[in-house]
Amino acid sequence: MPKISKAQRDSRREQILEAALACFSEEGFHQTGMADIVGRSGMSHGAVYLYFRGKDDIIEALADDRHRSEAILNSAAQQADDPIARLRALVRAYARALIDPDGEARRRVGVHGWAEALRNPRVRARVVEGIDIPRALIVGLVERAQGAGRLSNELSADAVARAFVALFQGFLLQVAWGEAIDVDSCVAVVDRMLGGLEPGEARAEPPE
Amino acid sequence: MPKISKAQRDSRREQILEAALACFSEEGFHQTGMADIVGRSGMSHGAVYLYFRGKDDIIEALADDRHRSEAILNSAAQQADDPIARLRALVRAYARALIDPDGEARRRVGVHGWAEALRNPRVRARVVEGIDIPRALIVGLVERAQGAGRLSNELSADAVARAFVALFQGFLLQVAWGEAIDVDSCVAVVDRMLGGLEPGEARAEPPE
Amino acid sequence: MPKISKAQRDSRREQILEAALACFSEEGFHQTGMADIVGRSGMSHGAVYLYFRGKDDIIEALADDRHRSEAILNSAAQQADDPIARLRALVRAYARALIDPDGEARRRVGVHGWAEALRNPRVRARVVEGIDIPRALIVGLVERAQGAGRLSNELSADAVARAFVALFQGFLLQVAWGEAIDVDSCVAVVDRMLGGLEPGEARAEPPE
Amino acid sequence: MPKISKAQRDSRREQILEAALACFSEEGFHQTGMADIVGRSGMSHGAVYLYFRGKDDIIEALADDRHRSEAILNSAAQQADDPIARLRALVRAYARALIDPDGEARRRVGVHGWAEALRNPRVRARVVEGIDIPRALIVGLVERAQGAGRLSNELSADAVARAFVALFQGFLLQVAWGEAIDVDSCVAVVDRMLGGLEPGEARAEPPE
DNA sequence: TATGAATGAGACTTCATTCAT
DNA sequence: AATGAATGAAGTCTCATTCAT
Repeated sequence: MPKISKAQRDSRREQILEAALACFSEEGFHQTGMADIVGRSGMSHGAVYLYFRGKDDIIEALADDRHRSEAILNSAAQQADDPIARLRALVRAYARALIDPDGEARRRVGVHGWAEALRNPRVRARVVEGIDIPRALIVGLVERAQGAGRLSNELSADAVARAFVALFQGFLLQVAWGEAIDVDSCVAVVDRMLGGLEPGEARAEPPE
Repeated sequence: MPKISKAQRDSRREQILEAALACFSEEGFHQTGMADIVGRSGMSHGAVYLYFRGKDDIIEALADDRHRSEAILNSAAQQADDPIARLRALVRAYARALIDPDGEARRRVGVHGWAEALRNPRVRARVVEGIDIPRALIVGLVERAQGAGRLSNELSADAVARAFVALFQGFLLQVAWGEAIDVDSCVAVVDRMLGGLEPGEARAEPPE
Repeated sequence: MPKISKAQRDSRREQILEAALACFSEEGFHQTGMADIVGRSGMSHGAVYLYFRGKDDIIEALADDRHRSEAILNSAAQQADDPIARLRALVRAYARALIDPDGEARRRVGVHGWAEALRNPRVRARVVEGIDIPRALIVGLVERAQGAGRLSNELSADAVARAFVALFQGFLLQVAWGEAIDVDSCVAVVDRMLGGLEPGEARAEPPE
Repeated sequence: MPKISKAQRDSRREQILEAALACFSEEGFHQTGMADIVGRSGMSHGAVYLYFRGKDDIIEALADDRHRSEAILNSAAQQADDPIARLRALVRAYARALIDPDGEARRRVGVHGWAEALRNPRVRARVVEGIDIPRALIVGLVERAQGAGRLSNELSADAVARAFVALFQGFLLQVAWGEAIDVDSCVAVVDRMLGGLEPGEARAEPPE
């Protein structure tokens, strides 16, 4: 029954999503009107509703960042089997994504998505899914590293993964705000932090 | 000439802000209506406008989180002059704030504020100010620690501070989402990460 | 029972009316808020309601321009019994009032009153009363002049009076708008026009 | 691309303007609510905003009375080249317009427009333009008549034009108020007044 | 499929008036 | 007599969505 091919349909959807991404990036989800998206997409009001159920549907589609997560993760995939090296590669992949000028709109929309995830369960599901991918990966790497005696067994693999995710999130936020960040210096810091997780006496004692 | 005292006035303002905090926490700034705030505050529609210029004014007032920043920082103040110990104390203070059940609404509104800061310059100024306070403090501590040979001189103090801020932000985000986080484990991880910043050979070499 | 003297009371009323006149002159009746009047009068909201029933009451008080009408008429009063001379004096009196800088606010409020008279019967009654005074006077003068053979008997005294009133009103409107009017030249024209009403062959035949 | 033709669009606009004219005529600009206009136009609330930017836009559209001015002027156009005859024809055309029952709402809105012109520059521009058309025409006729020795050279053409405009305005005001005016008698008076402007000794001396 | 005019609930804000003090 | 904080109805305008064409 479809009168246009799936390829055409996908192309139209993409056209709308691109327009929406630009709008949401500038004004957020709720300050962007459908009229803005319609105008920027070059389509008509009615047409948009042929490809999306409504505004919320578009928001959800853009909140789903698994593609980006996977792209970053893939760019960090390497033959090396060493879990620590994989972690370092992951840090570098995220750092590269952070400074990619083409990703600015996505980064900004990502932050809007974090807020939206607080109130919209469907958005939340998608956002969390996008984050669970790297987190699960990191948990696996950490556990392997611990098994190999390369990371302290005293640490919770989940907490380590969350700490790295937190670093990625916090840096992304700061970059999204346009703050002047020297990403290379930050990578160096994170590298050192990772080094601190290796087995052995903690060099400085935490306050009892 | 005022018919009510400053204390009464402040109390009314606080009453409105509390209502707004609860509403914004649940629905975000732009999905919360003035009617919601009015209803929850128990005041009349017009009365709110005696205390705030409009909805934006309320948003800005709540985006200004310097009080909270300062409260956390104060709770970490201690006689000890040791910069590393101060940093560890700071981490613990933020961790405590993170699990304070009374702070949930503020944390959630904080995340909404991050998104709003992307498009609203006035909100942005307030949000950034609230973050610059701890960041500047950390930069100072790091520089002192570096001067005392307690932290590697090869690291950028700004990058270290940003990394800690990123950790705080990322953990706050995850906690705001209600994720199951064992904060103590995370503190242990951060402690180790901090240890990794101490002088000496980085234990593991970063990939070429 | 009044706790303040009538003089004090009148002085307060006048204070309010002056403030209202200035406000109404600038923004019209309906774009002026009570807050504007209260602010300009230096009194409190509540106080204004001790002296006036409400905003409409103030509007009505200011729409009543009999005082001004009478002042102008008095300034044109003269012993001379000649009705034509009295008419000419009247024209001059209005012309003087037109260029009085102190009368600007009243002139502007007068125009607002014309519009308000279209919908507010109480305002209308007051505005019309203020105009009926000079009109009745002119009708009387015209009738006396006609009786004395000084003005054409073929003309309706009422129509002549209305024509003069129309001239005053139209010139007032143009002056209120701040148009560049040479009032002396206009007086000269009106003088000539008055001359045209004298008995005798109409110099030019109207188209049949 | 427009889904409705220009004619349809104009018809909708006209529909709104007609409703607004009726409302404004009864209650003035600022006492008429958009709901009144919407209700009377038979359209929906939102639809009105497809045709006008807002209430002010509607007010401005109705304040622009050049059409009416031109219609009156055209109805006074005649082959006769005689400037005095043209002036008399103009007077009659305005008189006819004054008693046209279909023009009542426009006359009333016209008076509201005079008041609004005092505070709203855009309205003012439109109102003044509508008046400048006949005034410029009259100035031209007067100058031609003076050149032909048909009107006294001692008179300012501008003042004469302003006097006639004032007469039209004042009579319009009185008619708008619903006063009992015998327009024919008034035309007779204005004819005589015009006669008084002809060259020759002013019949009566103005007071020294 | 595609269009864009139309809908109408609901958004934020103002303001004349009141009344406890 | 005087104050000014409080009220809440009413104001103008927006916007996600629909549906006749």
